[in-house]
Amino acid sequence: MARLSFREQVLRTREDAIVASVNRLLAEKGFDMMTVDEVAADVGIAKASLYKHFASKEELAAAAMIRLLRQALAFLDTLPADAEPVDQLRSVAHWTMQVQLAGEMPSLPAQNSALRAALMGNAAYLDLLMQVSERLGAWITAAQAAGSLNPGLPPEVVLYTLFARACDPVLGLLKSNGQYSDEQIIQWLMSTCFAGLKGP
Amino acid sequence: MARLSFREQVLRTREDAIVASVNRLLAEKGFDMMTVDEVAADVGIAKASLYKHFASKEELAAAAMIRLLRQALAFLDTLPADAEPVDQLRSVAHWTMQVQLAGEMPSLPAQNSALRAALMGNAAYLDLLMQVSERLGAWITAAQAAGSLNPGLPPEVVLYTLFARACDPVLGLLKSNGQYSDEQIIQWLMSTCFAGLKGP
DNA sequence: GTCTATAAATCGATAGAC
DNA sequence: GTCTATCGATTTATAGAC
Repeated sequence: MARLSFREQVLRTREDAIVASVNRLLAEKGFDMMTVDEVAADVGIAKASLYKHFASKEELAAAAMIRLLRQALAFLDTLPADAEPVDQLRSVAHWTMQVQLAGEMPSLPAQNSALRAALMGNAAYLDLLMQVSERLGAWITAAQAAGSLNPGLPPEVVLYTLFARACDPVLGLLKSNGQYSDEQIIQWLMSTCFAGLKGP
Repeated sequence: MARLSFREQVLRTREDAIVASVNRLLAEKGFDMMTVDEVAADVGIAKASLYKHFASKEELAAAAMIRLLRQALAFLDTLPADAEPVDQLRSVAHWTMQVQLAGEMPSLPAQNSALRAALMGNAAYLDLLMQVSERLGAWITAAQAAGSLNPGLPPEVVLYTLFARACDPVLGLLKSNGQYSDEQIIQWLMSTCFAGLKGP
């Protein structure tokens, strides 16, 4: 990465703070209930200043998703390359569930077409999503070949299921119940998820 | 049920039409993106007339959920009483997935606290939700005792999982893909769901 | 780039005539 | 109860001074 001038570093730091706030507010309230005023107040700057960095509310959400996907790729890079494919997938699922229980999983409604259009038109987002999908896809087909996952399922079904378990509402329901530890909740969902994907 | 006067029947029919519209719009756009203006336009009456029947947007959503829970209870009554408990649960899951793929599963965000407060203060909704939960709960514990479901899981975890699979985004993702039939999609999700709940 | 102030549009809810 | 018309509040986004 090219060296940045001091001014550019300050700018980058501020934008990081903005996106971190957006990420937390998206996890807490969801896209529709989050207002740009709240983001500006949370960062501590004026709303008009926000719009100098990001052109729309949808772009703010896209930036948060890009941040999340980057973190996911960084996590993938920490995994030992010689582990079993299904264990790599287990590690990823465990990480995503931890993120959600920590209240840091941004939640975007699938029904908002303006948001969907913005995401589908964001090259950086699509590129990262494809990178994550391809790395998971390779592990999925390898795990199916090894018999650790049901070979009868289209890899697509497995991939979508893993994405969906990352924002499974069951996690929040069990956590709000209050009588189980985060790790206990994760273990139950991990076992039911992967036992289901392995098949009978 | 007491006999209704003609005027009351007309009123009931109109309210049924309203709730049916709300149900469809909730499934299509979700609670936050659905506007009361749209509901009024879809039913073909003025917005002010809507508010003579339902006091708020939240009450409209609650009425749609009550309608869904009544339909669920009616479906439970059609099931043969002598079937295996796990098969009863399979039938329920199959029904909920059909409802969702038909575009008739209302989607309510978990983060909207005004909506949550309205639901938690709605006695009719809570009563129906408890009825459904108790009937499913009885089947869950029976299936666990029979070894058809993992006895190590708290019944609560199973119940929440079944509720969550009724609005699993994986269904919509696979359907929008377009190359699979509804029944094929349901079969994949049914098998992964119940294989996971049965355990290794 | 950051601010104050406000435009422009939308939405939930209501008043008042019939 | 249904309508037209509108209120009041909220929200996204921008203008213009500094």
